[in-house]
Amino acid sequence: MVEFRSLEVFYWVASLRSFGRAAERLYTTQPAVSQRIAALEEEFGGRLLERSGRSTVLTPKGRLLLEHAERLLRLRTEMIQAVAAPATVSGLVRLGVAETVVQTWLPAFIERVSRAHPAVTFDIEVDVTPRMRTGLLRQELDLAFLMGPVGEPGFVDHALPVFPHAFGASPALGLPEGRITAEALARHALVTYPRSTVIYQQLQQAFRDQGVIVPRIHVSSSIATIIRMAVDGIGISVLPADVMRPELARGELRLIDAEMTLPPIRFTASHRMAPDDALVSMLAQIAIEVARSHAGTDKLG
Amino acid sequence: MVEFRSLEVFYWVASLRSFGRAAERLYTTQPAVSQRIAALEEEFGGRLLERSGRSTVLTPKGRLLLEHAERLLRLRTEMIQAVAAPATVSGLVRLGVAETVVQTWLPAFIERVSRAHPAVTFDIEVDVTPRMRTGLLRQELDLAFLMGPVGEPGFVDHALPVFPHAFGASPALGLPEGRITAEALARHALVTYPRSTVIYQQLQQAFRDQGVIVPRIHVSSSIATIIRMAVDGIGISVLPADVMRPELARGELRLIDAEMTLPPIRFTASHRMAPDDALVSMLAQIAIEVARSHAGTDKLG
DNA sequence: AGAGGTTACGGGCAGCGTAAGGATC
DNA sequence: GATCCTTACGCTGCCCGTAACCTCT
Repeated sequence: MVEFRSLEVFYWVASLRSFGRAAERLYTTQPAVSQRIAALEEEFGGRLLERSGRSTVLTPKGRLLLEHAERLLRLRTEMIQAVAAPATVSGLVRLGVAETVVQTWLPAFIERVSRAHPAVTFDIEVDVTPRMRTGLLRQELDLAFLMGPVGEPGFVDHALPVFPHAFGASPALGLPEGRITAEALARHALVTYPRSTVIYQQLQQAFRDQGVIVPRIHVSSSIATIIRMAVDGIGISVLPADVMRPELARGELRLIDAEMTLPPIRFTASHRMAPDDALVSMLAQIAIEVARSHAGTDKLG
Repeated sequence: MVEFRSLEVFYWVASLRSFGRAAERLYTTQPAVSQRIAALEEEFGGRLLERSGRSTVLTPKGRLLLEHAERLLRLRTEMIQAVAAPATVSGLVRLGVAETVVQTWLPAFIERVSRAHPAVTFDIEVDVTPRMRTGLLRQELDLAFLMGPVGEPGFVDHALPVFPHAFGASPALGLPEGRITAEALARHALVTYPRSTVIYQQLQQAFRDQGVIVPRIHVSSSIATIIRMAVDGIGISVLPADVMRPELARGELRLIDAEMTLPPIRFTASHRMAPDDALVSMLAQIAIEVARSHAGTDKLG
């Protein structure tokens, strides 16, 4: 009698233009998808999708149905969000996270979600932005906190509060108080994120812009390692101040008032636009709130 | 995962304030209804209905859900109407019909529905208006073509074209040509609908209003019998002209140009307001069209 | 005690997954 | 011949109906 499940299957087949990919997305098999579409076509008395060899494309009737299906799925999601007790919200979310986020507000995020929605579980991958982007596109990730928008049709990017960059140096380096010029900075090695990141690029560019020879730059995908290297005096860390908090507090690092500034790091919470998934957009919303309150209250003292 | 069926069950329990009556309405059993409501309450993590002895009443969460459920069910109905091929529309409709309708446009209605929606079947009861009204209220009828609006909350009344009354007399009565006064009319017996109908009442009233003694009035619930009596010269039939067509055409009856006029008969197509039932409101729409075109084209020649 | 809802339990069937079978490039 | 979808088929699990039980008035 036309159930939600069928509309959901139809929606994904229409969106992904493929029975097989829809099956993957829905964690089911191609025959199951075939069967549901066949049943829908029986129900509505006509073809909804034209399967001509390679491409699967909507018929006029299919386009008409898609409009209705999207609306119904969206309203069901709204209904669940409106009526369901938070504790009953459940699901496994495959989450991709940049390490900066891991080191800042991710614990607060996980904690808040676990408290509000105990039935939600996570499969967390810490990774670099390009790989997360691919993961989202391939539907191996449901949600990612990554740098910059994904900017693909069919995806939603929620801007998160920016992280300003800071330079952290061990007191052992003996840098003078007060504003430090680019030249003075460049006498030391720098330690920062991997070469594949925009931050690395921006850092190089900033020195070039100042007409200063670019210093040695060590990189690591592990923030803990970057910080450790800075503490050990191997170089000056270029990171959001937030992630250096404990070391700053303990006096193992101090912030440098550098002349040069770098653009802040912009993260987004990104996920596929899916009218049938209440959970992911809800989590994105929570992430925005958590990150915002982190940015607001968790300033350095 | 919250399916339409559950929302439908919930809607009817909420509307009828009873698990048992909802079960009846949905052609299922009370335990089945109980189970679905229990599952919904599990799903949404809280009570939706308060069962306190006699009365079943919505909780705040239940009221919230009801709004969403009604909207979703309505949109599903719209979707089915928009997308479904007419031939796939199916169902059994328990239809109550006034005899006047049987004698006029019901065949055209049935014919048109059968042609457009071959999978729809009817259970037709020809009956008088008060009994049909009760039938609708008791949910023993899904749709009725009866006199005057039902006028109950939760019901929809679609006005149908009016039937003007006419007086039909056998030529054997020897009534003069031209306008006939009430007195002249009252010299003959009249034959019309049963005493329980408003028509009978209006007929009596009309004579009283003219200050004329009320003639003998024969009544019958069978229009065929009324006509037969008029043809046989037993009296003058008081009926919509439409139902006397064949006899008028054959010259067995002729229309009297009577001085007195009677209010026309007003029919409505009435049914329960149900957001989950596309079929009945669709049929009501067809009835309006058929009746209208009957009134428009099927005039006497 | 009776009306109305819940709990218990057995059976039927829808819908899934596996596996084999077309069709189209 | 490779890629996609369909068809065939056995099986599981959901949901329904029957029946017994509980709980209010």
